[in-house]
Amino acid sequence: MEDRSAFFEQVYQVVRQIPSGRVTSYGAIARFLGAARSSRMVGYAMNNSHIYSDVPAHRVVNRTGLLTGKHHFGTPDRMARLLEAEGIVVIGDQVRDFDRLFWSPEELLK
DNA sequence: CCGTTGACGCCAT
DNA sequence: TATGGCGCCAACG
Repeated sequence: MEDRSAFFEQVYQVVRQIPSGRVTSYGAIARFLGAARSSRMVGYAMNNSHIYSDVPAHRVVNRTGLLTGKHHFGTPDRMARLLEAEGIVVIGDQVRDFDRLFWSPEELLK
């Protein structure tokens, strides 16, 4: 893979490991990859994630548990429905019990 | 070539 | 506690 897209590939690699029913944040992924100040790039990577069928982009939300990427799933409520299908409760674009459902990429090191 | 624009997050106020 | 400003950096027109 090209060096240019290496970062994106690493992002997809992490996202693929997020367990069903759990969520993580753009910033957590950025920090895990050693690019703590490039959380926006993680979001940008997600924008291209549609080319892969095995990257659960809906499990990535912002650091407060808000579904900031909901407008990139075709219909406005698609992201929330995908999450609810995994047992996650979404109220007003906000993941309930976000702290409890949060999955840290650090888990990959275990 | 350069200004704008984000699926974000930290910090100052 | 709530809001706004700004750094980040690739993509777009």
